[in-house]
Amino acid sequence: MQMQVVNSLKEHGLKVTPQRVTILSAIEKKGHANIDEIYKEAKTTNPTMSLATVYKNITSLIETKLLKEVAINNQKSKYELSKEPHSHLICKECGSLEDIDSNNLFTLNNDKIDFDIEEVELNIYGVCNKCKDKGTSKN
Amino acid sequence: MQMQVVNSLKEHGLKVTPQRVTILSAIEKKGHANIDEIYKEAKTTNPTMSLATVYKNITSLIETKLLKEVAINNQKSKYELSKEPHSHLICKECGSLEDIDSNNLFTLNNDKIDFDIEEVELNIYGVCNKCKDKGTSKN
DNA sequence: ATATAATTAATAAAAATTATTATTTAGGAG
DNA sequence: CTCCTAAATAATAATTTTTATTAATTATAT
Repeated sequence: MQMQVVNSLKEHGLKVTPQRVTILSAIEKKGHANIDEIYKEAKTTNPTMSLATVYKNITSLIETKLLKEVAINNQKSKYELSKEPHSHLICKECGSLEDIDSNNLFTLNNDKIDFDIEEVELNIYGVCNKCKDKGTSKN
Repeated sequence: MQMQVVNSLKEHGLKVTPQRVTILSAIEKKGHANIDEIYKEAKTTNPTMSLATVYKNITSLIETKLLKEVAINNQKSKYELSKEPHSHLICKECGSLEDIDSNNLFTLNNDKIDFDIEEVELNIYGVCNKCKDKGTSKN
């Protein structure tokens, strides 16, 4: 079994169920996925998995900070494993989402802000290279 | 009638219906609002307005760039009038969303990115002052 | 090995969104 | 100003998405 994932669950005080391991493995495999994609992927490993179980676990995995939601304009939210802070490139054509290192990408001047900052999220929307190439070749 | 809003609709090639004027005025008044808030606010002006009309118009107003969606973690999307680029402060406690000028807030180094950028969205999550004060005074 | 609280599958219920359709209306042509 | 037409609307049905319920199962601490 995915020892990485198992330990992660234990560390966060969650019971290690096959469903949770499957869900986390599915997300890890895909990088980012919405509920339906997670459910579909998880079913290949665990065919009896219920969609309600996916919903419930996504919620508790987010509460325990094991997962992060990525809300996206014009799409259903995607979910990713918690990892180093990073930014997102989101394609408006195909909906793909790609991580990009935040270092050297932007600098925040938060001195003046009177607000308890917990998270900073930078999302860049545009057209990915695949879709750009398709466009120019008139596909 | 809101001449501002009427002209805006005309400029974007949309028919000027009372429903659209009402919806845009509602959003303008609230600053940011989700579907239900828009519907509720709009009904005070136009009690026969249908929820389906709100949905349909939000879609076409976004397509014509008159509105912008703001997808938010753990909340339904909010909508705002298109305006100068800016960032958002989002309170995890009360869900409030506040605009903040992007100038002097962050600088983006997009030289290295191989991606057709159309929009850059910076969302800051945390605790707003109201909620912070409540917290310290143990309410 | 056992007890127990948590988790799960199955399903129902609720909430959110989209589609359908008959009627009304905005805006252009005459 | 009146008429025409395509677009928009209200009402509602249908669909999709999410949450709640419940009986059975299971992970883990003892």
